[in-house]
Amino acid sequence: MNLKELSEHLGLSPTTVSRALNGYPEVSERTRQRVEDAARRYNYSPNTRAKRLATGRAMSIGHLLPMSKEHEMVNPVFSDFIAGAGKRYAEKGYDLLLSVVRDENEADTYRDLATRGAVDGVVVHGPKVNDTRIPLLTELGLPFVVHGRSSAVETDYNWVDVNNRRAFERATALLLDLGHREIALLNGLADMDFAARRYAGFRDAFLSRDLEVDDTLISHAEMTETYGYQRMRSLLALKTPPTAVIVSSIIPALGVRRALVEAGLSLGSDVSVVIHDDDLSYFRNDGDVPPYTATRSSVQDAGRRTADMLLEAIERPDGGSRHILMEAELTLGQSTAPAPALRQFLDQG
Amino acid sequence: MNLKELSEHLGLSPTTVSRALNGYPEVSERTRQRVEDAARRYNYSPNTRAKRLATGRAMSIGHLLPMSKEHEMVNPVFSDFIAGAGKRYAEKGYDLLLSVVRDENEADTYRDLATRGAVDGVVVHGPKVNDTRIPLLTELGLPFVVHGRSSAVETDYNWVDVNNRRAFERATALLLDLGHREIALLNGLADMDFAARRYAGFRDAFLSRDLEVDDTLISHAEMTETYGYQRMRSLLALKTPPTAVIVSSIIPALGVRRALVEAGLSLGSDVSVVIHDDDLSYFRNDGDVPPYTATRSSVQDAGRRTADMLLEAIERPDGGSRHILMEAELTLGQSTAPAPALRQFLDQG
DNA sequence: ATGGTAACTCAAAGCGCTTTGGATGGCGCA
DNA sequence: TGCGCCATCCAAAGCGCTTTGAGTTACCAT
Repeated sequence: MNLKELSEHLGLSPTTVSRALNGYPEVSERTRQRVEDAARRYNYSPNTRAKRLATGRAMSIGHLLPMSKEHEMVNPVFSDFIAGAGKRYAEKGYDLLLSVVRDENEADTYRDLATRGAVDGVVVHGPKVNDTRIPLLTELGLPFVVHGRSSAVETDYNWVDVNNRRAFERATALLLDLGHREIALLNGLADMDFAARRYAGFRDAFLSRDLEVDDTLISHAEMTETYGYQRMRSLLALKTPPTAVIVSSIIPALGVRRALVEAGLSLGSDVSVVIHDDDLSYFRNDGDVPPYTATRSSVQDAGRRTADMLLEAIERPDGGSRHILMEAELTLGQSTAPAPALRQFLDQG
Repeated sequence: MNLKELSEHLGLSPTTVSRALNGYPEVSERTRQRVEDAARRYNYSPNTRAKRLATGRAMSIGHLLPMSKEHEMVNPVFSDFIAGAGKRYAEKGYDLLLSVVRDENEADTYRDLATRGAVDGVVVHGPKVNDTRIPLLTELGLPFVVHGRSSAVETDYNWVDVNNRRAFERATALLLDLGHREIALLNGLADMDFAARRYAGFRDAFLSRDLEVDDTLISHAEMTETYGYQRMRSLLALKTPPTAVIVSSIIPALGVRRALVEAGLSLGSDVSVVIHDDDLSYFRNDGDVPPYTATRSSVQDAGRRTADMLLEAIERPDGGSRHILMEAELTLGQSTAPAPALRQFLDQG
């Protein structure tokens, strides 16, 4: 059933039927009702392809899912983010176009999406410290929102980010307050913007207390379980192993726990662990007392907000740049305890 | 730059340019070269919307990401599957349309995609034992491939599945061979088809040795870390706790490990654990000796095959139903050991 | 010179919708 | 009665492509 056939059934012109269905005022309420009833009865809905050609809008948002070549890995955060954003798109009648793409082809894919007119806007995931996608998209004139920021990019652009610096400064400060001095940081890949900001927060916490940062305790890698495991093992093999560890995601933190257990150590009492928790749906870090002390920020929520921002930017392009900085909450769990030195002092108390 | 403009630049008609670009034989090789060069130079690529309207094909594949209402949870397997499938779509020039949808709206969304002509085919994720989407899609005439199967559906349809029954029968047999008799099964939700098949395999291993299955050791739930943790805790609280556990996914298995460690027990020597491992990219269960003994089958690979099958079904609709049954490999890791009774016997050697 | 064929190229219709720019009819009002 | 003004509705153009059906050359054989 297409528009023409429907209009013939109704004895109306396609024009009127189209207008009735799209809520234009030039059609009487009676006719509109009649049209809507018929549309429902004949199970009519306008052909997407034709509609989009006619209106010149793609009614689609693009997300690129970059696959790192080495690990064929997709960011575990991605699906929850998409879930949050996708709900919004559906509500507003937009489709979500997902492109799986090798890291190195990403720029071409953006170009292609733009010249093909396949999407009205895109979301940029996982920005680097100096991300070339931002100038590219600006040049292409394709509306976009970055999930995160890119510190080295000078121009203004839309973004939704977590205050990673502050979150990690607070986490580090907590550990310092608990008497820890040898604190390891298991960070994400060094060229990722979030990793740089987290490192900055970590460092600032030390510096603001006139303490020195031990860079040998800092590592950068893709956030797999194996990374956490192997890194924790080598940390434990040091002459003076750290008494506390900050981990950039719950996934390597699981590897950290595995290494600790294997070494006969226990989380919290032997080694304190603070994680950043994206509140992934299948890894809720909750319970009476959550297993991990964590800086927490829902990535599903970030997805929702990013989607809202992008749709708004598309519908009102003249609105200037938009920004949302979300604060992570620091929640105490079972994985942190005073450092040995402090505990001794307290016991003497 | 559109086709008309490009053809004017070249002094050719739109027809010829279109034919040259689409590889039709009616155009001379010299002209084709000239056209292709110009297209590249002017960065032209045909408008997707117009092309799709003209050809009557959506050149898109739909995936519905169903969100369970209770947990707002997305299946962690989803993103790896999509990554595998999406690569294939990109290679063949298809777009991937992702719809995030509440469980209860799924049927409507399929209807909508079909009548709008938004996709050429869809992939059905997470089939239930008796899945209503299969008759629905058949009725709608929308090509589809099911990732998994639906035991109670009588009609034939395309599917790509893992031999869950056999995998779990083998896993159970291994544990029985190791002398375990009290074996718990942490399965997925009971109405999921894969869960039913896994249970069947589990049971068959017992029955074929004339052993009885203890149904109180079997549980069904969404596969979160918390589920594994809580369930393992209550299993340990039984008068005779199981000496071995089979877990349907690596994620609840992490919770199982947490509960064991908390109880002062160790994986393998105290309680044996076998998992099903989807080979998720950020949870590679590998290393010299993988942490878990597992039935392993790559979900990224399943995604690739599903995509290939669907594209083929779309391009050759008369090819009959297609099926792929993948076998999981059973790989030994550190998490299994002889049951206490057997160990005693062996020690007496 | 004529006819036939192969090799190119093109004009125009059509995909299914939206939207512009009228046309029509009914009504109130002077 | 006639005018103007809404309220309704419609015909036709247009979105940017593909594809049908035909036309134009160039070339060879007769």
